[in-house]
This record gives sequence, structure tokens and C-alpha cells, in this order.
Amino acid sequence: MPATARAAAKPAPRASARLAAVPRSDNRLPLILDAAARFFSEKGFGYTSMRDIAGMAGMLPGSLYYHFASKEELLVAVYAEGVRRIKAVVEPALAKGGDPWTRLESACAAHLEGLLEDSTYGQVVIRVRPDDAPEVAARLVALRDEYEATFGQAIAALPLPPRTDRRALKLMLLGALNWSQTWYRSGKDSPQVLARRFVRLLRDPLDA
Amino acid sequence: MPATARAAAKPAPRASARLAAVPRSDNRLPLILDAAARFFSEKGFGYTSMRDIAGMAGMLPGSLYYHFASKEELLVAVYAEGVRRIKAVVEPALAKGGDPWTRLESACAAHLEGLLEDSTYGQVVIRVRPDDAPEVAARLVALRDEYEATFGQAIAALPLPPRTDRRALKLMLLGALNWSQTWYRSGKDSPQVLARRFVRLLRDPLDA
DNA sequence: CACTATAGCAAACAACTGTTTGTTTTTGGA
DNA sequence: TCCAAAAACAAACAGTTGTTTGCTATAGTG
Repeated sequence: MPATARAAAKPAPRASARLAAVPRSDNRLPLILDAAARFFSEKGFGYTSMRDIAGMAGMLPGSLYYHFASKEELLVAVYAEGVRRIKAVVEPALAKGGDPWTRLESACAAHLEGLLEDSTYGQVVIRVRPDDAPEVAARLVALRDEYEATFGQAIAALPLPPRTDRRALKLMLLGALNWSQTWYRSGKDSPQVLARRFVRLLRDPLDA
Repeated sequence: MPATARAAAKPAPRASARLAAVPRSDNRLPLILDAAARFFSEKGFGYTSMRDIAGMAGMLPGSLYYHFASKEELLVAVYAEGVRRIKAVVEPALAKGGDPWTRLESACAAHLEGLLEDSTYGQVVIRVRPDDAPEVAARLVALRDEYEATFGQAIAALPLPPRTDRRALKLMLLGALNWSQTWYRSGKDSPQVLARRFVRLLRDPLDA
């Protein structure tokens, strides 16, 4: 799918010898990020062309390369912003009061919010597989891990029976939440409702 | 990504007027399917070219079109075989004796087996999104649903407290299992061990 | 007002994509 | 042995891909 994939040095904002580069006020970089996030989240990384993105941002394909050295670098930027945004909703949820189970439920609801519906940046983080951009895969994984650690705190705080496998619990819950991108349809159950159901299934004893 | 995407009629095995078409003994079609399954599972649908597949099958790109009308039709064939194989391991697991919880655990282990490690066909079913092949997306979804119904039986048989949301339970468990493709690393915990852990987390009361 | 860094345009590039077409080889049944 | 069907080859097609290059406009600072 990539025509050529040679590593390219970053040509972007170069600093002059004595003065820091200062961006203009009519900076259209956010527009590019928005367009990329929209396409990456809806069609995936590989199915999105630089022309798609440039078109939606109202500029020519080549112009994107002033801001990003490559398509993959653009992905990194979107990915990073995605992680930032999910953390921005989950961390407050964790900081809120209530018992650990309630806080976990809030965190799950926040996670789903940052991942479904209109949160295109968040969707990218879950949808795009790091291997799709080999050159920067390691950085994407690092970004994802960074967030998952945040989520892990909610589980670490849980009062659980002595021998409970918390790692498995995290993998299970996070997997269930992330996979919701596959079956979730807007207009049906809200993220909050889903989070409540999932957490309840874990908390309440199912064995009759 | 598709250069041209006009709908093409199926040119493949055409039956003569009076005699059923009989395939040759040196039929290399399975080879094609194997190669496609391997690439689709490892690189994804969009990142795999017909040249990749043809190369691994030891033939020229154009020759694939004797067997399949399009790349998407080839995907359908692999997908169908994938569903067949997963069912082939899960259904026996369900038929085995034991209480419903044990049977569910067996089904989960089987599901994971058909989805991780060397089961390239099964991996395709989970990895490839139906929207990646718009022309045949509906058929892919139908195939997936067909299997998920099978899995649903294991959950329907569970003796659960009266008001338990079985649909949510299915979505949660299946999501957790499918997402394992993201973090699973061969050589660590086996599918059986993982299945046991996940089911136990659901079954045992976590609230202390 | 001059000047420099920022931002973007215009046009091309080489590589790669799925697919088609006409022809050739090979097989198995009559 | 003959021959139709099956299978594959060989070579091209038109379009798309990420990216590069040289040039121009514009904004903001001294």
C-alpha cells in the first residue's frame, strides 16, 4: 500500500540559528490533524490517502509535507493527541470520589466515551494497529502503553479476593471495552449504560 | 486502494452444457487460499497485494483470476473457511460433557485456539473488518454472525441469576477473547490457561 | 518599509495497485 | 489417440499511491 517508504528526515519547523521558530496565527495544522483523525478513524490508516486528508483540509497533498515528514509521522501526531484526549476524560473520572468499584465504572464509561461516537482521535488509537506504520510502530505502542497504565490504576485500587489475577482482569475488561468499536451503534445504549453492565457482570457473582 | 472496482461476473469453474466441470487432481486452489490466509492474517487485507499471494502460491498475479473474480471474492473464500475451522473446534467443545460452566470454558479455549498461534484462517475472521471489502461486506458479516450464534449457545446454557444480561455477557466475553489478538504472544500463557482465567473472573464473585 | 521565516502551490516522480486480454500448456475422459 | 476443458502464462492497462522539487505568496518582526 505504501508506494515508497524510505525514511525521511524531519524537514518541518526548523529553528533559525538564534531565534526560535514561531508559528503563524492562521496556522492550519490543527485542520490537518482533524482531517487525518476523521479519515484514519473511519477508513483506517492504510485506506486513507494523503490526498484525502489534504482535500478535507483544503490544501494540496504536497503541502502536508511542510508539517509532517511522512504519512506515518502524521499518524503519530494524531495518535498522541488521541491518547491525550482519552486520558483527559479518564483521569478526572478516576480522581472523583466514591468507592473503587464506582470509580472503575466511571473510568470505563469515560474510556468508552473517548472511543466511540464523535471522538475521532480516540477511535484512531484503538482502530489503527501499530504494525500498519512499521517505521513508527514502537512509538505508537509506547503511547498506548502509557494510557493503559493509567487505566491499570483503577484496577489496582480494587478490593479483590487475595489471589485474584489483576493482570487478566485488566486485559479482559480493556479488551471487552475496545472491541465495542466493532458492534457499537450510536443511538442505542450509551457508554455509561454499557460500562455499568460490564462492571456489574464482573462484580456480581454469576454462579447461582 | 482498488485501482478499478467494477463488479465482475464469476468467470471461474464454468459447467459445460451436459457435463459437470471436474477439477484436476493437481488443483492448486488450496495453495492460493493458504497463501491468502497467511498474508491477510499477518498484514491485513488492504496491505496484501495479489502479487504477494500469487508469489507465495508460485504463480502469476493474473492466474488468480481464473479461480476468483476479484480480490474481495478471494477474501470471502478465506473468511468462510476461517469460520468453518473455528466452528470445527468450538462445536465439539460444546458437545462435550460437563456442567455448563466447564463447557463454556472449553468453548473459550477452542475459540482462542482457532484465533491465535498458527490458525491463519481463523485470524483472518477476527482481524479483517468487513468494511475493508465493501463489495462483499454483507456476506462477511453474515458469516461472522453465523459463528457468534454458535458461541451464544454456550452462554444460553449457563445457569445464571434471574435478571442477568446475557447479551452483555456475550459481548463482553467475546470482545475480551477477540481482542487477545492484540496482546497475545506465543510461548506465554496457552489458550487454555487464558480461557480458564477469563471464565473464572466472571464466575467467581470479585466483590470482597 | 524591508526582510526573513512560515506556509502553501504546482507539477511532476517512480513505484505499485487490481484487473484484463489473448495465448499457451496440461490434464483426463472418450 | 484425440480433444475439450482446466489452468496457467505473458504482458500490458489505467489508475492511485507517498513523496520530492522548485517556486511563490504572506505574515510578523526589527
